[in-house]
Amino acid sequence: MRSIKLQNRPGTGTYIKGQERIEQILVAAQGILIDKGYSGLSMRKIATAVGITIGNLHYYYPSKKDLLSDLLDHVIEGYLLEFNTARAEAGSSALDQFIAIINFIVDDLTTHETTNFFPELWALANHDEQAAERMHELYRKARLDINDLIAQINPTLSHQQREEVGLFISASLEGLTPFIGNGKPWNSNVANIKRIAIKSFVDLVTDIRDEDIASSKSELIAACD
Amino acid sequence: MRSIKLQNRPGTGTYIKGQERIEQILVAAQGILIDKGYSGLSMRKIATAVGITIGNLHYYYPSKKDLLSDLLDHVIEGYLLEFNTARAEAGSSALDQFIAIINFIVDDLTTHETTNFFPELWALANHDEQAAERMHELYRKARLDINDLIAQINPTLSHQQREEVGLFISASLEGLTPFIGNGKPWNSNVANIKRIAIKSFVDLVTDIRDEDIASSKSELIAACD
DNA sequence: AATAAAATAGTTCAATCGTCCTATATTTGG
DNA sequence: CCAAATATAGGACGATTGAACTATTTTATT
Repeated sequence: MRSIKLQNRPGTGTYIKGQERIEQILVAAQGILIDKGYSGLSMRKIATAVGITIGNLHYYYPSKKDLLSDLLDHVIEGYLLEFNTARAEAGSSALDQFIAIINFIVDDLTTHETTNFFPELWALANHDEQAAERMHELYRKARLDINDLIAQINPTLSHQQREEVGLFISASLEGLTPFIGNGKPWNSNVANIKRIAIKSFVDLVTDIRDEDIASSKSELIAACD
Repeated sequence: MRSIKLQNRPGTGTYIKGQERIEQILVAAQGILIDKGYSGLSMRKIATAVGITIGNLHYYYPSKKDLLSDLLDHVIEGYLLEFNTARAEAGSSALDQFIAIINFIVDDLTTHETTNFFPELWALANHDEQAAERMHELYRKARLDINDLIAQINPTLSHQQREEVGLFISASLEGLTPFIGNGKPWNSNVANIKRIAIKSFVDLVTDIRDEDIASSKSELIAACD
């Protein structure tokens, strides 16, 4: 059972009933956000989904902004928990763990929840500074493991280069969501595309050298702009 | 000047004034969608931005759904036009053209408009079937060039494998948007990440063989799940 | 059991939403 | 230039929104 860290109105959620109600509210809100999008997420719909009145919902979350803040924390915390579990269950060698993480991410983004939640988060991050911070904090934490494994697989990379490679891999995987995600046109090709991703990223991390990114060659490639 | 293909109320847009007005409406709607997101896009805001009344806006677009449909067509058509222009200006060899396309896409997604529009489109596609169709139609057309170049660079790939590699590359590039896009934390690293992308994708297309994706090896990798 | 805190219900408010209708002004083609 | 088509303005409709307020019920603690 996950502990709930609250940012809502002080005093609420102290009774057991209140804690459960907050959990219900956040779960319901997540469901509506996933199914209807942020434009379809209203306080009334959340209250109705939970089976409480608007007055009661407003007692826990005085404003929609407060609710969204807690909702993002709630969902993101869940993903980080999942991610750490998957990391613990990975193989022994760094390469095996690296492949295991790719497998986990791809499998996860084909889930109905992930396929629908993250595009909402990306869009939200463009118009809500708080959402943007939460999103980038999530990905920063998720990249920690990836960057660590990259360092083990290829120790020649500098800190910055490793971070940039890690970001590229993480972002590339996320980009698959609108295409191979749940209900998407390429969902049936997910097994093949996963193999392509693994081969591509393993080769990248294994083979890449400083010269591939460093400024020495950069002028050559920059000429292509 | 781009010709406007209308799906709005029949009879409207026949006068010059009407055509210009429709263009104004779509431009204004795109701007609001980019700045405020779909939840902040309303008929009144569009009318106000254009400087007309709601009644007049409703004369051109009887429903918000109609307007969104035309808006998506308008924006997507613009991107396809840009894409074809960039393709025409590319180098001679298949590899040069391939790199040029990657350069173009990365440069484009760091634009304020693209960084903000596409996440909205991805989210919209999860809740609006029509938006989903338009989105996938856009990407399908955008992948035509990529797939063609992949076939030239690596003729050993089967049709399906080529399509899957093309999708992987295209989706991976799109995934960079929320991270290296306009105003994003990694926007200053876009030059380095572009080099990583080019090296990664060039190596992938050049080196990948049937055995890397085919079912023979699939059982081995599938064991990692 | 009493009491203070927490939880819930129910209502109201102003603002905004998409949509619709009618009257007037403008533009274009014959 | 005139008539028909098109464009525009302005208002009104019901529905929904986030938010606020008060009264009542439930819970936990002493």
